[in-house]
Amino acid sequence: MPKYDHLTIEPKWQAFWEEKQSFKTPESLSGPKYYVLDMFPYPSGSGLHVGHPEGYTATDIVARYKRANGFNVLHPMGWDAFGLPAEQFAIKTGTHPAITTAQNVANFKRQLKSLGFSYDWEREVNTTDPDYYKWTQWIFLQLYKKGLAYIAEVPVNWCPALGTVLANEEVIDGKSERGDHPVIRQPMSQWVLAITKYADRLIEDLELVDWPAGVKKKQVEWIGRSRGCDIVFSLPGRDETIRVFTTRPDTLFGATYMVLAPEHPLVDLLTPDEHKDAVKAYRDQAARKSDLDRTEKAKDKTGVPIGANAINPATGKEIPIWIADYVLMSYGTGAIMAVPGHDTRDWEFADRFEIPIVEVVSGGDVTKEAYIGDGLIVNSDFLNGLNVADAKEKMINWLEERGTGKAAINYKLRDWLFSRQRYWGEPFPIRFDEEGNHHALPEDQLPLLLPEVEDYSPPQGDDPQPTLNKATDWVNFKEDGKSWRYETNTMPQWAGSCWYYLRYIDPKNGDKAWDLEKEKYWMPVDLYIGGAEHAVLHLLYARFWHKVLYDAGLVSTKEPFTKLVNQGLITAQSYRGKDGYVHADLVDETKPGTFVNRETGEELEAQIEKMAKSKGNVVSPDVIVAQYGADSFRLYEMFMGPLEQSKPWNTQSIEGVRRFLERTWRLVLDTENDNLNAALVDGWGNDQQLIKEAHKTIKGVTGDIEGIRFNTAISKMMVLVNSLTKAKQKPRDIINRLLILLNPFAPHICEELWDRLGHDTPITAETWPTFEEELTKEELIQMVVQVNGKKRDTLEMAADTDKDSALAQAKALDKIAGYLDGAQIIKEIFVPGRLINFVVRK
RNA sequence: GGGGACGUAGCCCAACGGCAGAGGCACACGGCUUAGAACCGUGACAGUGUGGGUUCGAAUCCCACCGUCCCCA
Repeated sequence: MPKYDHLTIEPKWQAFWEEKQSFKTPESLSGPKYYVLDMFPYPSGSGLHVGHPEGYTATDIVARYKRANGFNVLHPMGWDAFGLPAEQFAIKTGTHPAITTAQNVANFKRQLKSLGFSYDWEREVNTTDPDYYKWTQWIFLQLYKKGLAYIAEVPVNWCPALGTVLANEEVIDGKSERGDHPVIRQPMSQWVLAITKYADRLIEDLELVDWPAGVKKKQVEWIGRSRGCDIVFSLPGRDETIRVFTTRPDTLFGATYMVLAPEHPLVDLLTPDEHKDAVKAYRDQAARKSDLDRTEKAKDKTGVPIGANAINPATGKEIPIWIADYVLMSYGTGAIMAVPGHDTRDWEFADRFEIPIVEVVSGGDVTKEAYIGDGLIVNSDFLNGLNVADAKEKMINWLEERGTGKAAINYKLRDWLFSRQRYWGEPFPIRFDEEGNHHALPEDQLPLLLPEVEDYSPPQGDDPQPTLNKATDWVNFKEDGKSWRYETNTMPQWAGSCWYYLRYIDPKNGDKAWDLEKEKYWMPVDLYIGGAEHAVLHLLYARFWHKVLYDAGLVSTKEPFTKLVNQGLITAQSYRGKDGYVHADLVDETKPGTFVNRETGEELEAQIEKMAKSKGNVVSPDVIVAQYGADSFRLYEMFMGPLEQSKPWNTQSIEGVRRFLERTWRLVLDTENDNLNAALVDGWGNDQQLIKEAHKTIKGVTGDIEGIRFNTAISKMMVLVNSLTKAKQKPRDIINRLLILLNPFAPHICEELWDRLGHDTPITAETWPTFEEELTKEELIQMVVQVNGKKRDTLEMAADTDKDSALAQAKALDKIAGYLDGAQIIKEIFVPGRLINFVVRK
């Protein structure tokens, strides 16, 4: 094997690592530890694309680096395998989702293994495995017992034409994805988790973690905590009242109407007969819209008056009550006081329906648009002359004294709707008695297995029903002479991913979800890498469960993930013609920048986009690994640019890193005859410059890995390899160290060369090299000498030259002296090792 | 519609506020070669999207605009 042949080397070392269990997690629970985690994938039918391994390569580099630095490393992988695609495939073909899932997992695993990742596969988890979801059910019971899981009537996407409940992904613009039938929102009994009880802690504890500022911000905004006031509006001639939440109690005098959500329970009661038809028609119409259509997308506000009034507690006047779909039942109390002068949506509504608009904060022109800003309060009796902030306080006090309102905090975050009407999810460990009361399933009956069904689509009929209702033999059972019924909703896909990082710690424990001692050692996750698309939901849900477990004494840390990094998207050029996307394989570049469809000759528009099957721009790692090898692939993905940044894939550029590996290969081996390179010499050699460069490289690469700057780390190793290529003598002590540095990035070739160099133990067992600080510094440096910020000369001097001496030397330079002659020096700037700048005035 | 990230050479990207260049792709030339490939060597190419501001000094900090991508969906 004279030449670098990845097809031989890579499988050889993968088999070696597997046989030797090189990456088995140490059992020891003492000494420094490092837990480095990937967001585990959903094993789809189409396999990995080159975007997946970007994050996995990054974590693998860190894992291998930390092992070499003496850490006990936990670096696991698993499968988030419940989910819609397998179920939809099952509905179409009748194949059990477990079978599809097993096939997809096998394919993903093959692909991951082909890339040489150092996962401890003994710790693999699969959320669909009963041994795993047993504990997902168990954690649900912990929430249930603490009163954090409750049943509520919540609307589902109900498609009468299909007679089935649809997932959000199956609804597009209010129509079913299949068949394009109308979808309405119909209430159904469902489990809800009380995440809002943790809202404040989910905000506050973000201070404890090292996460991208953008992710923290998104979480805070998602939780949407706002301070304001609950106000009670009384109804003339009735005992009932309407409670609203507002962040602007200062504008109460300007509230000229009220709006209830169409679903609001008081609507039926308050609507007089002559308005009932109009109200019913409007409610039916609103049920067909998603929340998004009702709020964000709505251009024209709609609504109808219900024919009843409420009393504004500030003015004492009656104001009309409307229903309108821009008010959601799920936010606040499902009712608002409308202040058209100072709220944009209220203004648009009032403008359209000719409802009076009253200015109560000065500074704008409320006849033209709502004025949101600060200003002095007007037309508001005892608030007049105050600014907005003071008026808020005074109004809250006034309302509290009169018992018609109080300060309140509201969240945009809703409690977590935890039921799905699907087959392929965790069954709830809940049973109902004959009276319909729910009870926890005894823990010794876990796991509650998914029953077999004949087909996997939800039952069709006149009412929404979960799929498991079809499993009638399973649903109803007798125990101790009583009739029972299992819960037939299943849990959402988020459930399994809320705690998988804990199961990795103790994945085979049959008695407990995890051992507390092991948890204490390994937690928290030190580094968590995954896509930015999980910035809110997955991370928020997992943090919520973690806090519940923390309160129960089951985990030892408040937060699960100490440092979070989002890898950037790997994008690729896609091509679009008048009939849609054309697969990249069918496109020719006839001249630079001109792309044509090879078959039709049509000129195509090229753009760089996220990879997607539908866009025909997906690149599979299988092809790249076969052609260039896993090492080149890993190296290229890291060399493309900063990890967090999105970067365009360009297969041609892999050539560069491949050549780098081939040059590294030739440092060690003679490609003509398979002997070691004759230029190899023992020790460090006698080229002082080269020795210095080696020390600098060790320092630089180490710092770059610590800072997750893999692209510049690779560049530094390329520099060293280029120097070694030029050097007449190739010192083994330098090459050995180079290989250890390169090993986390390109482990197969390093293991092979290490072996060829005659080492008895594998490079994966080696210790990270150290460097001498003294040898990383240059003795002589080039100083730039500027006058008024313009470079006028350079000056070579010892690196440790002090300011006075350096300035004196600079002034003595002929060119500089010319500029200083007859001028007044206002300022002398000395940047050690960099430059000198004289600021002068003539 | 809202939010975020990013605009540096033909392309991907480097550059604690201090001489715009680490590395790579592509390109050109030279060496090696019967020739080509591979390999080795050499070198040409930008003043940092635009306009302001702060500073002795701005690719870097601030403001506005333009463009691209991503997220909310």
